[in-house]
Formats: sequence, structure tokens, C-alpha cells
Amino acid sequence: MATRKPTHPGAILREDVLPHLGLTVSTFARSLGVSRQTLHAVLSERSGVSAEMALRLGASLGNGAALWLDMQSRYDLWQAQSKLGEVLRKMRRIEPLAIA
Amino acid sequence: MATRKPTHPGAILREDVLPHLGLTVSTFARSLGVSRQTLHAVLSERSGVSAEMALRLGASLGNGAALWLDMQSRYDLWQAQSKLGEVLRKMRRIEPLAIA
DNA sequence: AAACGTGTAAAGACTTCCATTACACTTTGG
DNA sequence: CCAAAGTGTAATGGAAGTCTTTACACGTTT
Repeated sequence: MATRKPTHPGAILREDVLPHLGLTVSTFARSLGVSRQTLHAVLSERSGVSAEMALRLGASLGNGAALWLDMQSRYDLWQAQSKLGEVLRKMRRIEPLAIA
Repeated sequence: MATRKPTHPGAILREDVLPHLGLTVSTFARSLGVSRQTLHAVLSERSGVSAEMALRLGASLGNGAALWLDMQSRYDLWQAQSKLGEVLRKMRRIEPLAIA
């Protein structure tokens, strides 16, 4: 139902968070407790934000983990929808039982 | 931050949705376009609800896909939190830059 | 008895996350 | 200048997860 393609969480981290906090990829990765490459994969949108990663981001940045995981969910739903496409359109809606 | 262990989406499907709609596991699986075993794995909480599965559920039941995927996210966050535990508590919060 | 549903299991294809190692390149500090 | 640190990228390997198919045992229904 969303109108445009959702933003990947990595884009926010890359374009807003890191610059505003003056953090390098390396120091942020150390701070999160993950490898530099793992963080880089998220920033370059080649990996999604896992539940564990969301918790690390939330703990490090102070804005709940759910924010990051939900962003990822919107992104995943969009991707899956454009993949399933026709399949979904062909699915029949299950009728509620007798309304009495 | 959640207070109690979130409910697995499979529990809702198993205890509420299927009974109220008078659906068998087999017919529901056919309706969703997945194998009986795949649906059963969700109902028995051995699999999570993937983005694709959430879309199928949403299309079939008429209540958006996000509802199911978000439920899964809450569940995953809880699981990951109890797994990371100490690691998160030891993580230092990144300080915002100079407030001027 | 045949048809259908259920719970489970195992194997295989495929994907994703993550760490580690490695290479080439640029930028910065003493 | 040169060493240290950062960056982008890639390959490999482990672990885990989703999903299908095949299979077996059991119960319910007709």
C-alpha cells in the first residue's frame, strides 16, 4: 500500500547519522561490536538490518531498536511485493464465516 | 523495552484465525500458495513469518501484511535481546556532537 | 476401505548474516 | 616523507533460516 519505494536504513545511517555524529565507518563498527565490513554492507545497502544489528544501533544511538528494524521491514515488504507481484493479485481472499 | 515476551504470529493464526474461519491447515496452505509443511512450521512457531509469508497472509486474510511482519519483528527483537543481553548492556552510547 | 487431514522428519536448494583475510587506494599526522 | 588509519571491495567459510518434496504413522470421516 505504500506509495514509493521505502528508504533502506543504511541510507539514513550513511547520509545522516554518520556525518552528523562525525563518525568514521571504522570507529562506528568498533562501537557497535561488529566488523567494519559488516557495517559497510549495511551502509552500502547490500545487507539488511538484522534484529541483532537493530539492537546494536538502538543501544549505540539511543533511539530504540524498533525504529531500525521497522524501517527494514518496510523495505523488505516492498521488495517482496515487487517479487511476488502477480501471485498476490491472483490470491483469493478468504471469506469471513457467516455473520450471525 | 517491551515488558513481556511477545506472542509469535503463529500462535494467533493457530488459536484465533484458523478456528474462527473454520479453516484446516491444508486448505489454508493451498489458499496461501505454500506447502502444508511450511504453514505448519509457522503455526508451530518453528519458523518465523517472512516478508513473503506476511504478504500472503495479508492478501488472504485482508488485514495488511505489515501487521504480521511487525508481530514477527517484535518477537525477533525479544529473542535477539535475550541472546545479546550483556553485550548490549556493555555498549557505550555514542554522544551527540557539540550542542552549539 | 478410501479419502482426507495431521504431526513430524529428513534431504536439498537457496539465501542471508557475519567474521576473517586480503589487496589496492587515499588521507592524515608526526 | 612515511607510517598509521581509513575506505571500498572481494573471496571464503560457518551458521542459520526459509521453502519444497518425499515419506511415514496416525486419526477421522464417509
